[in-house]
Amino acid sequence: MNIGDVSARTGLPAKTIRYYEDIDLIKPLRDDNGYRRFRDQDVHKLNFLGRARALGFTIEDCRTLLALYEDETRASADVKRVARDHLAQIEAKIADLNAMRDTLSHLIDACAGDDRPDCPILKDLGGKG
Amino acid sequence: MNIGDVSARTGLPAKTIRYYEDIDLIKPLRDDNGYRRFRDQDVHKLNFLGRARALGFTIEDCRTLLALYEDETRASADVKRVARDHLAQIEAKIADLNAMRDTLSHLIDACAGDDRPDCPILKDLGGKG
DNA sequence: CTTGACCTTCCCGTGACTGGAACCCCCATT
DNA sequence: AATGGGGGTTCCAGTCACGGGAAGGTCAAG
Repeated sequence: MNIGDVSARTGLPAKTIRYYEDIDLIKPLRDDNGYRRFRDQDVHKLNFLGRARALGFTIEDCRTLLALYEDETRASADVKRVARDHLAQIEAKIADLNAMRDTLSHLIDACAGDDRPDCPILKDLGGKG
Repeated sequence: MNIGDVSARTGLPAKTIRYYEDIDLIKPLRDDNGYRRFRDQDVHKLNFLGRARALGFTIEDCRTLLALYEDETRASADVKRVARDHLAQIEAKIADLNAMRDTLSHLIDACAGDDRPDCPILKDLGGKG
């Protein structure tokens, strides 16, 4: 399979697939003409990576998870730790964003949004002054 | 005031302040020795920027907001539109993160987290296979 | 006169790609 | 044989909002 087929199958852009090879996440073979030749295992890994990335894992997490995936003697505790750490990051980010949303939506509610210059949003950003 | 004092007052790293000058958000004066000299208005702008950035506005949004802030004839509708667009982005991001969190926490709950290799997290990432 | 805390500019690195240029390969049609 | 089009390849630059660190100028204190 060439990169275009793999891209269609995995939903990953060809650019991304090349990038993943570049950083040694996958190691497709090469045809004589220099084209990458992907085996089923490569496609499988790419699907794995796509799902992990969709869950927000960093590339380095993905590398770790992929190694665990391929290691038949892994301990599920190691996987769980990676996932829990990541979950904590996500929850922290959600908390930050919720705080922003609350502040912002209050300000927006307070703003008339008409053609007059008076604006509580700018007032707040300017330091109530 | 030199950059160190301004940094202490605004809570912004000196690097950030220099960067903001670089991209023309602020225009401090210069002393004969080449040191930046900050006026009260510069500090005020930096505080504005710090608060806007803390609410997650992009630098370009900040540029827009600052221009509106300085324009006495602005319409509050323009400010409100910027804020509402940004709020929408935040809410989209929150929705994404919530979905990730839900999926992840289910997987984590299902994972024994012991020394055995069997792991629903990897099973899911690998495509249930 | 030296120390040490400031300040300056400049360049590289971050994460995870994306866009684009310049070029090669292969098949089909004119 | 030439051409066209749709693959593929590499490499370089850009994204966003800075942060790290080098190399060097400036200034007040001891």
